Amino acid sequence: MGNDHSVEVPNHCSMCGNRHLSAFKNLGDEDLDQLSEMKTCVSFKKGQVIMHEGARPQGVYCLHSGKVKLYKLGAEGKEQIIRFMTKGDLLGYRSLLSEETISGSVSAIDDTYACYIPKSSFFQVIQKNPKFTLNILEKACHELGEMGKIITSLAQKTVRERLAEILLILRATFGETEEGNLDISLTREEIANMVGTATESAIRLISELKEDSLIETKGRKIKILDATRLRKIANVFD
Amino acid sequence: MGNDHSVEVPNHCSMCGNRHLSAFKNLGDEDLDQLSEMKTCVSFKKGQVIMHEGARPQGVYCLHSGKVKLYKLGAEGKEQIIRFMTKGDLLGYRSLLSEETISGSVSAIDDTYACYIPKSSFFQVIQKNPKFTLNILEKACHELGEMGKIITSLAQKTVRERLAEILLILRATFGETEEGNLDISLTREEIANMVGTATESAIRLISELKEDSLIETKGRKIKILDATRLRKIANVFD
DNA sequence: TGTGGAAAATGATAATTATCATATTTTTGG
DNA sequence: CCAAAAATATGATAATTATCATTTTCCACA
Repeated sequence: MGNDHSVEVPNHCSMCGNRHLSAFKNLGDEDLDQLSEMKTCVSFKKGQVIMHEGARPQGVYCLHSGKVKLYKLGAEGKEQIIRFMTKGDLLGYRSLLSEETISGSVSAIDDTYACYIPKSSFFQVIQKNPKFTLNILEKACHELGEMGKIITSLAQKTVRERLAEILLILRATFGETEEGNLDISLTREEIANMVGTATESAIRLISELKEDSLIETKGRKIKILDATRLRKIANVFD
Repeated sequence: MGNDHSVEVPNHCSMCGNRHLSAFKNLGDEDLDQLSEMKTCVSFKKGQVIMHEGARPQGVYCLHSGKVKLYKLGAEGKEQIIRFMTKGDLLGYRSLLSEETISGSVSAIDDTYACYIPKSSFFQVIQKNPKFTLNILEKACHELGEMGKIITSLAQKTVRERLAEILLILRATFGETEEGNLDISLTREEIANMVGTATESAIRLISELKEDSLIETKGRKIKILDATRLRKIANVFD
């Protein structure tokens, strides 16, 4: 087991446990049949680039398992991580629907399985099923709100506040392992690329949080010890 | 003339010169008739708040003329301007579609005329006309891309670079008056609230740009003298 | 058309953050 | 499991940006 894609990703969308998380949640059997016929299962190894900024995708990916990061390259070639995505999330639809090139690259930060749905099938489902379009729209609208929050943080908070905030966001997004560590493994550079700071600054501030016993780290494992105080530092109230 | 709303905003949507700019661009006559019956014309004076962050809107506004800013309040109560909107733009749909509270306040920076479309009519059009939904989705997807760019700028560029960038964006968005000034009047504080910096810092950097003859200012009037060098400072290549 | 209040400009200084250098630890791939 | 490479940690310093104080200018409105 585990060496066959059909184990990792069900062949038929109706069998997919993530369906209710995705934009495909309320499609009828007929639509699901059609989707299942057109989709192909794909896997990406940790570190592999799934989509390239500036390209024109020929389809969308529906993530089945694993974790990916969406990032843009800044002027000096530095990665800015915009968001993470995981099971149930749809990749590439933005570009197809706005008829623009891909606004950011996507790469796997864990081994990742996904279903690839070609452009034509994607648009067929959209045409046939207004509910699907509305699902996507709803997700896009939610994302717009999230990005507004990120913009406000970046513009107004200090690096220290943003770092604390992002540690909390990581926990809310990915949860914890049995040992209590954040269930995502990131390099300090990647953390810096989310926070929007220099890698050294992120490292230094992480060390400070450690000294103050707010967090504990061992290599890339990070454990949040005092979420309350962390929340205070982050200046978040919700 | 000018003292009657019917002069400022046509009574019937089919007569609206901005229709082709908006998400209503390819609606049929029947839909337009229905919309026209349900919409009401509203006007906002400069400075007036149109929507409040955290509220639940009961409809959407389609801007007919004037300019508005969308902003969020940060932890210290400081405004962060997320974007500007002008004729043809739809306000409030994000909240209705994601069933969340409004993610940011909107206020008029010029006298503004708009059509108000109640929630129920909005959803009726959505239900009846998949093309309309797709139009909105397309706009939302475009906006997601723009916000990704903003995030990357805020995270990676210096204040000086961002200021230069925003002056160029303002020109691209609002154009110039006959005298060559940016066709939008903003306080230094508002500029700072876009750039994501302290008001004094924005003022200081504007003064520097003046000294270097990149721009010229007289009160709130700003004229771009050397867009090429400004673009170089902003680190933009597209 | 003068005037009071707001906005803009500017200086001085403090705080934050970036950069560069180097040592140490961790991770990765054979 | 080990060695090389990559990542992390930390110090020293420079650059950027924020903050506070004060003066000058602008502008809305009586």
